Amino acid sequence: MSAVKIASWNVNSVKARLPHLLAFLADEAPDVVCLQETKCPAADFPRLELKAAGYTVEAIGQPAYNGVAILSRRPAEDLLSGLPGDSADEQARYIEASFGELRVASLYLPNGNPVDSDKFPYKLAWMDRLVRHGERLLEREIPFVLAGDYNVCPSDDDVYDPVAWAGDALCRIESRDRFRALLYLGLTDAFRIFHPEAHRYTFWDYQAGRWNRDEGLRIDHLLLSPFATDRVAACDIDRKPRGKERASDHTPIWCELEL
DNA sequence: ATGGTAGCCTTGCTA
Repeated sequence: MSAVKIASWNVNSVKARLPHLLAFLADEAPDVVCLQETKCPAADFPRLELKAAGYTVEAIGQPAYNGVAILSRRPAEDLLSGLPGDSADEQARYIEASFGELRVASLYLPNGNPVDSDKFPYKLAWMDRLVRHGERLLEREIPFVLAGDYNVCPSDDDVYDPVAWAGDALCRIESRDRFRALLYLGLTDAFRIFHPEAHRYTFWDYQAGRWNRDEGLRIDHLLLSPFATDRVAACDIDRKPRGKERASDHTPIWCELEL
């Protein structure tokens, strides 16, 4: 039995955030790190610097937008690139891999704004695909973690100003319904096992001094399968990286599994 | 106060 620390972080460009990412790896020594919004084609990923820090990289990407990766101390196995269910979807938003019996996904769920554009139905369809894929994963009866930027505030407790955000794609009932559908499958929001309190955030907008006012959103989540929930020992949000100069607008969330 | 900031194969788009 050993402890495995899994972190998820929307870095808003892996190249721009490389110094902070290397500091996070050195300070927190996570075993697996799921990154989102790498904004970096796989061929351009800063693998050498991460290898020097002790991590191997599995990444998919595209120029300027999206991009997800999994960093790990041990090599990834049985890689899945892209969320099943729509072979025409070319946005780099989902990667999944195994580490022994543990399976980990790094996902960047579509933002969905503005809600009167085609971006909102794309978000909802993507979530429907994630629910279906979650069902398939559960059939395997293994511990797994679906980690990433879900672009969903599960409840008003996860929003600094629920009234102002009520119509936003991150808070709309259609988005919350589908997030809840993931929970109804049997997945568990790891953060809420340990932290029932309201107004704990993972994202603060760059604008209007949101970080300094602690006006944020909880949109980065670790969803655990039942076998993973049985083994989770801790989960928390690490606010330190958000307070640095040239920070991402998101900060890491992590959990520890006793496997 | 109808703005503000950050990143990018930048002059607009996405968040």
